[in-house]
Amino acid sequence: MGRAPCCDKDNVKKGPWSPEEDAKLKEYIEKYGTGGNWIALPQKAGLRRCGKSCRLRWLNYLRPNIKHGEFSDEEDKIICNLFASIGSRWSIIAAQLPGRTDNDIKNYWNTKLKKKLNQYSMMGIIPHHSATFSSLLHHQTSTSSSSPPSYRSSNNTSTPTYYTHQPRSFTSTANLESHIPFSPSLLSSTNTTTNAALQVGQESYVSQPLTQHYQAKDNILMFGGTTTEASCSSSDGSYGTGYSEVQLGLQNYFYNNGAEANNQKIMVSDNGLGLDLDHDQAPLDYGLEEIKQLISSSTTTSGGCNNFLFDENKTEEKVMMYY
DNA sequence: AACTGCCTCAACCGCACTATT
DNA sequence: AAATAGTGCGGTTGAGGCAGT
Repeated sequence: MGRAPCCDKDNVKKGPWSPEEDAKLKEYIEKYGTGGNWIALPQKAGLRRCGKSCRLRWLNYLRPNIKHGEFSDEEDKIICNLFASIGSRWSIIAAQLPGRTDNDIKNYWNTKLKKKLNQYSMMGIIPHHSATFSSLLHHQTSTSSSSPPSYRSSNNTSTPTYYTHQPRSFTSTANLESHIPFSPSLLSSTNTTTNAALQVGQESYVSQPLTQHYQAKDNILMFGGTTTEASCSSSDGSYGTGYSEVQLGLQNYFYNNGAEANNQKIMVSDNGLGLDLDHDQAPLDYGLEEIKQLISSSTTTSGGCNNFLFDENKTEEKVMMYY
């Protein structure tokens, strides 16, 4: 026996909301609030709607300060950046874009932004075969609810222990991405209040233990010094024109076998491991072989992934690991 | 004008998770 | 500890609008 439905399906109206319904809902919530109970709200407000439907309508359309219309370039960048790092976690992405809803961003990504990136790729601005591009465009979203995304798993026993590195101080504060504060605990725990909690600059995120890492998305582990550092920034902090434009959210992926981009060495081994070496802090110039060497000489952990620990003596900003 | 195909986006669905009893 | 209720999230759907023929 499954769980009881949240409302009497036969007695609720479905489909588009009428202006009258909108007005009723808005008036009621402005007057009484939600009362912390969406299920009971429609009846009290005199609406023949499911509570979930009311909630959705309020959050996505009626609540104050909702921003509709065109997304700015800046918003594009933030979305791409976050998508590359955490995947389709729209509510978290929405939390970084005031006035935008997760639904909005999801639709925007699926209908426009993805195509935009495709175009860039056609124009050769993004190497089509790059791991980054692939991850952005073909990020497999979990459709099977029977196997929930692993970032929700609160007791991931396969999560190995990692060492960490010296904290990094940012030399550029101009770019927002440098300061997007992902909290490891939030992203890896079962906490469902991430929207409310993930606010830029919120004090509670600073100074997390350096040993922390978080599972940003099914098959990616992300590391950072403090949580504000465990961001998805470009380590050179530059984007906006030319090549850097296409870096958008790509910075945390490593490709090109040592090819140079924006004065920054981006390197990757052939098994997908990579290092993002911050050129302004780490004058490292590793090639593929050296990376392999580094990997093989590092303390590694076991598990069903390409194991990797970075050299504690290095000052690289962060490391991502691909399963 | 009528038809067709494509696109957009509001809304729904089902599930995971938390809180409460 | 188990059952139930409520909430939030991400994926999917389909009605309506639009452009092209």
